[in-house]
Amino acid sequence: MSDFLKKECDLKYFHDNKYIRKKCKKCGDFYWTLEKNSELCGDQPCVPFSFIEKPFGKKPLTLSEVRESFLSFFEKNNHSRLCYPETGERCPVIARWRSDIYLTIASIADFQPHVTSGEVPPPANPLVISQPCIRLNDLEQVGVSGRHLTTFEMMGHHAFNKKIDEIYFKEDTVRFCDEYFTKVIGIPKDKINYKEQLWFGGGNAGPCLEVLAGGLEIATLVFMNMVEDPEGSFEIEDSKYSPNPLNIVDTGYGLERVAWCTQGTKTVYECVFPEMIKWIVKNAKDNSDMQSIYSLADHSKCLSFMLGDGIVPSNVKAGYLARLIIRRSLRFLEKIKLDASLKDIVFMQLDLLEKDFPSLKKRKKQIGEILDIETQRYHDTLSKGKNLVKRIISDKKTIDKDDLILLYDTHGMQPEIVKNIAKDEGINIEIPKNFESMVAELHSHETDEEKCFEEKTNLPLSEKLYYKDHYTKDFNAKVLWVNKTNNGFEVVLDKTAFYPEGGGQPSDIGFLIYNSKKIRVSHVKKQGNAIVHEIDNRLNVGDEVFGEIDWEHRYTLMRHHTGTHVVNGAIRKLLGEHIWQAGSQLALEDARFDFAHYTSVSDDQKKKIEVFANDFVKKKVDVKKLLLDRNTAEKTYGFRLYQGGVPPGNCIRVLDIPGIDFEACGGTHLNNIGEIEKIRIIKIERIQDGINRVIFAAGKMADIYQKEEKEVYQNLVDILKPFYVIKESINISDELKKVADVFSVPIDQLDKTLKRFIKESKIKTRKTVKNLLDAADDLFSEWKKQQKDKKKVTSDDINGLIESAEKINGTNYKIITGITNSDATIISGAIIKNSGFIVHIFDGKKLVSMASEDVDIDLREIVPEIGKILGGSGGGRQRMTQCGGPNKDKIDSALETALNLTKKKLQKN
RNA sequence: GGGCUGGUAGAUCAGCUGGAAGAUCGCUACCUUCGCAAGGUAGAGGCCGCGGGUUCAAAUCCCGCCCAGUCCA
Repeated sequence: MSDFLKKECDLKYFHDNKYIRKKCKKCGDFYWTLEKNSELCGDQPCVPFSFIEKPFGKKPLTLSEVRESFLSFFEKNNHSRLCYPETGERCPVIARWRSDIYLTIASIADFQPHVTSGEVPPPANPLVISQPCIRLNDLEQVGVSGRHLTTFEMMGHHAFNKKIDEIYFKEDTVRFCDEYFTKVIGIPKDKINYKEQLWFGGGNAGPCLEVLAGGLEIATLVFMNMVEDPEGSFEIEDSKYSPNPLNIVDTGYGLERVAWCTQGTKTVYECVFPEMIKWIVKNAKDNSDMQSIYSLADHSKCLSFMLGDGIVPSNVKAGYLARLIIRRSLRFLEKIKLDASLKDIVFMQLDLLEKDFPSLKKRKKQIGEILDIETQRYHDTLSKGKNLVKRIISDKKTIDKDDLILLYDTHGMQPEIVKNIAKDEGINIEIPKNFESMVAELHSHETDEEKCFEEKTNLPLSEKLYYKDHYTKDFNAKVLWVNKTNNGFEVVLDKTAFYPEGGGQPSDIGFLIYNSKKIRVSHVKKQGNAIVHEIDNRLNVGDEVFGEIDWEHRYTLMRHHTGTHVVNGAIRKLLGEHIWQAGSQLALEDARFDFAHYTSVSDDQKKKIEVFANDFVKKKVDVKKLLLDRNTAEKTYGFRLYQGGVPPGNCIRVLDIPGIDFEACGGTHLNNIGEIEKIRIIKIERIQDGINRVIFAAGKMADIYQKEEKEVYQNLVDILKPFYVIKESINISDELKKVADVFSVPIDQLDKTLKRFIKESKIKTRKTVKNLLDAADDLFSEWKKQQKDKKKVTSDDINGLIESAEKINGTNYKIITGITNSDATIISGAIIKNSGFIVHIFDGKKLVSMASEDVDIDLREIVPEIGKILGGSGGGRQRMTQCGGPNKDKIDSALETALNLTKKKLQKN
């Protein structure tokens, strides 16, 4: 391997400039240096930092100054800056254009995977960027090590060479780097070493040079020139690589590190967040804990980017990472006793960042709301957990490691917090050293996701008529390929208007007509890039067919699909720019659309969304269906394009409904949103923390839905008719929902529930009420009254029974057997408050037996026998038993048996 | 996406090895006081989240669903 690096890194530039190649005495790596006598590579831990309080450079530079110096230096050297809508000269910190990572972790990440794979040309070549990145892998080092940050900017100049080095490769990269550091920043040439390393990741590999100054790695110059290849001859960590003609210059300059070595502050934090740290130190009641102060300064910047770029906290995906940082920040806030909210601090960060990153502050309102909600939720969790900890302590007098794991995993209580609460209770607990691995162990049995491999097929491709004109209803085509399956046949045509299932849009159905014979197309799917029609009769290769899609079916789906984009626009208009699609699925009768939002959506908001959506529809806006190359699309629309997911390839279909919504979308759509006719929001539900689902129907389906709803409503009115005269109905769906809330059942169970409540409340009169809701409210309170009445027992009932008591010979005990209309347990309970009673009372449902406290009897010994007579069994406690069974007609015999058995029992004693 | 937990009075929760729905705080009235705090007495307030199953009997056991919380990727 060292031979490989020696060859790869043996640059003319080094020789021309009198660099010599040496081997580090400590780590054994090779490096290029101007210092003849040097023995160490210049990286940590081989050497300590030497720039602290003795900075390099012409003068101390701020972050903005370093950024601008870098961008303009490379711009002067023919590199292009990038510019996107919204974020400007950078990409968002949430990697919207990628499905393999959540956060942008490097400048090259902006161009993966499409550009680095060669599929998409680079947006400019060569180019320069300063990309804010978030890395959470060394989270516990942040604020502690003095150099770790969650959020940093990676400056990069990138060149993408299709044929080895037609733009530039190793020589020029090192020359640019050296010139930038020595001439622009002013680091002495002899203080910079270049260390040879091997780089690999994400299916690529290549040599790299680490640029070291003062013990700090200030840049890494990566030369990606190999690709993973099972046949390759070069092996790194069990993977094989072979040379790749696509040679990519991937450089990463640590903006904060460059600034730091020109300032020479004690830690990188003083250089990166000077104002923030000063403010926190001044305002914290406990300003001795610098690590927490550094962390808070760092985390608040991280949150500014995360939330400013549109992440919504959640228990899943990127949202979880945001919550993780929020929770950590709140803990730091508590630790240093800072009398400010996290919102205040993030708002200060937004102000500080506004000049360089103006887009972040545009979402200030939502960021504030999110932080308020999350702070509140954290405190709720904490106080609930506190009660739980106290309870465990009062139960067990200690907290063992299982409790700690339960408290953390299930209730979100950090072990340190538990320890503090326990300390207040006078209990000392140990946190196991391997706590984290214990939690990890708990999750280790989870099933791994099964990777689904895309079938590789060599099926012929078809011309997609449904894209040529989304309204193509029929067409002539030739059969190219046929396959027999268990249920029928599969065919591929030379061209087709049948849309294959995909992107949340179900497949088309219809017919293929051959020789005036109609062959049903039941489903159409994509197999690789081919479009396969599933049909129920045989066709042969070469057959000429006439295809006819079920237009009713397709048109409904188109209305729902275009409607989805309109609803998306309506939701964003009402709730804010952070609204982001999290999935969608169309169906014939309705469509659903999931979106990220930090609270649940109220009924009021739901109504407004429906109004907004229908206002849009009324505007009859033309729908633009564009086919753009990736770079143009991103430059024009920004990353909001990728709401519905990231499409493959360089050509992107964009659906632009001007002023309402735009999105990359491969579905079939209406030409004008007026064709939707109307949109009815059926419901909006919270399907997950941070994600809501809207279900709606468009056009004719909205009518059908409305009709069905009316039927449900009418059915309920009919059920209530004998008891309630309902005068009016204003908003049927609203009333149905509220009525369902009254009885806390889903709407489709309302009929059954109303019948039950009517039966149980035994209403006798007929009332006139305003609307269905009033009827429901009245019914419910009648029912409640009835329930209460059941429990009320008149003294007459009791006295009557007491009078019928029979004295047991030879004792002072009195026995009662009888039947009541009230609740037997309540009657019996009232009677046995007097001393010396044994009762057996039946109330139509159950036979209750009880004895006063002074009666020495165990009723459990006789109750099964009584129950047996009724065809069942019984049991209970010593002086309180119940029994029953299906044979209610044998109650007299059961009561008699009870009487006799009780007598026998007591007389014997 | 996966795991775990919870849903009982206005609030915090107990009860959950099936057998009369409870505690504490809060609330209302009265007593005590010049008044308040405090104390005393009495009382109101529960579809035990929803639906189904097992059982003579379900808040409790089993199966769905809904809602909330939490951890992990």
